[in-house]
Amino acid sequence: MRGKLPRRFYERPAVVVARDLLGMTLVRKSGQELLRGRLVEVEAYRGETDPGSHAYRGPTPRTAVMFGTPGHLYVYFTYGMHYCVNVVTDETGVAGAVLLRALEPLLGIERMRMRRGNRPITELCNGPGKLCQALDIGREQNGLDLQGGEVWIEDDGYEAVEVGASARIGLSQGRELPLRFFLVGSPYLSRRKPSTPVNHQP
DNA sequence: GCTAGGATGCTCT
DNA sequence: GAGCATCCTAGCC
Repeated sequence: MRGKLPRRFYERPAVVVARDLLGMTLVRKSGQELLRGRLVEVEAYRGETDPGSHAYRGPTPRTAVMFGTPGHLYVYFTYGMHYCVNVVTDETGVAGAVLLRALEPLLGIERMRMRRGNRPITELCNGPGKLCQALDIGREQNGLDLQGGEVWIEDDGYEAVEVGASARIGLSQGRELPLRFFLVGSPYLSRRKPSTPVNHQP
């Protein structure tokens, strides 16, 4: 399954989609600008059954897209200054999502650096807020369809060698669940040493 | 290398 | 009014 991921890729439980997204390429097109980065760290959020999810207490105006059609972006604003981007998963009406936490920059690195303040390549996209800043993703991209031509995700044939799992980061609820997934050994992670590693898979 | 603290405004109670 | 799926800097090893 090469090329742009089809809608059915996202029509599965968030945990499954999260794992499968590792190693895929996120593409951002804005005018003449084309940016690419490999997904090296994600977190699954299981909606109404997950105390760590924004959707835990049912739909609100803010979380409406999470309950909508899979394969769209859920972008939210937090801490008064940062955006975070998720892809919507599960079937329509079920609020699964996968938070994109870190990328390995592949293309458009100088553009990312301009937005991120001339930092080393490992610090351009190593966190959910940084990734959004580097790729210029914000409010306007909330609800965007990943089947369109502005933001999408591709399978370029890269094989994830070793996937690690750990507790999610930054939560006060639902911390015990091992729903953060990452490429072991990648220098582009938001945390080099996961606080509580849970398992590994070849 | 590390930790502590502050920035800043939206969302829901 | 409280809390927040974060980031950066200063200060100190």
